[in-house]
Amino acid sequence: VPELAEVEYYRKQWDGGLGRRIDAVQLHARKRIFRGTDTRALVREITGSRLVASTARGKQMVFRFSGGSWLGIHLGMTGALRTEAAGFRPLKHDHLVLQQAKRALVFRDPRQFGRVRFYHGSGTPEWWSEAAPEISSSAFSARYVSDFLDRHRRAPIKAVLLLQSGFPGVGNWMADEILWRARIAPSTPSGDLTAKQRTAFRRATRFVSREALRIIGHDYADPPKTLAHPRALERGRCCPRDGTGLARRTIGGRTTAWCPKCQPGSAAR
DNA sequence: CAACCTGTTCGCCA
DNA sequence: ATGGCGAACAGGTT
Repeated sequence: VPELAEVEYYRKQWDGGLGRRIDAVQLHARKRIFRGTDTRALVREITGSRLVASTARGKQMVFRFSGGSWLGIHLGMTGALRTEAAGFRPLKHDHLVLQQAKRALVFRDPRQFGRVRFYHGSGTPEWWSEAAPEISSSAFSARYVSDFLDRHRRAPIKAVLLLQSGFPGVGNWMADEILWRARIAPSTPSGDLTAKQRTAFRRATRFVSREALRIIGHDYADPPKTLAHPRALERGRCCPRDGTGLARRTIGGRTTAWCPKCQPGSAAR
């Protein structure tokens, strides 16, 4: 489910627990979701602490607790956060539950491609501080973007757009939407983009991120009308601009849809 | 029943 | 050392 805007949507699902004490932590330490994480410390430190703040950056979320605890959550492919009534009994895929007096904060992830991290101490955990510059920030400059494209010059632009080290929060449909707006064929080697295309590319990236956050981040149930692809991507759809049937192929390891007419170029291979 | 899936991460190779 | 690619991960949905 998770891309930039959905992540922000899910982060807010725990807002009801802000400022409130965690009475108990329920988790299955052996689950893949906790790989590399000290779950004993997690349980020990978070139990009895208060949830004080949360932030989303790209596809990463962090929940901070009194006493210097940081809980990092990545939703992977099928992760979701929600709130249940107090005393909630976890179901099969509810891997982490924070019990409060008036509610339970639940993390569910059937496929377990997501991840739970934990840090306790002064300062900031490196998995949070080392994140790439956000697309909405001033650090996401024309120079920064262009340098990133050149560093991956041989890889198709679609694959590069999915690299979280450069475009935090961009997922499969956002990537297709961005390339459609910028009129760039997804198979184009990143280093081949002209100066004009780079400008259009960066502009579209910022626009799609902002629109997705503005609309989906606000109410996930209401798909963004200013964005074309979420609906066009469905099988059998046409380009909203010129009606051409969309092409589909796996690029960068993922299903990719594009308009062969307004995104011309090295679409052949 | 078989194919497909909104995402990382690892191993292999250039 | 860095970059690029394909497989693997695990279960639900179509």
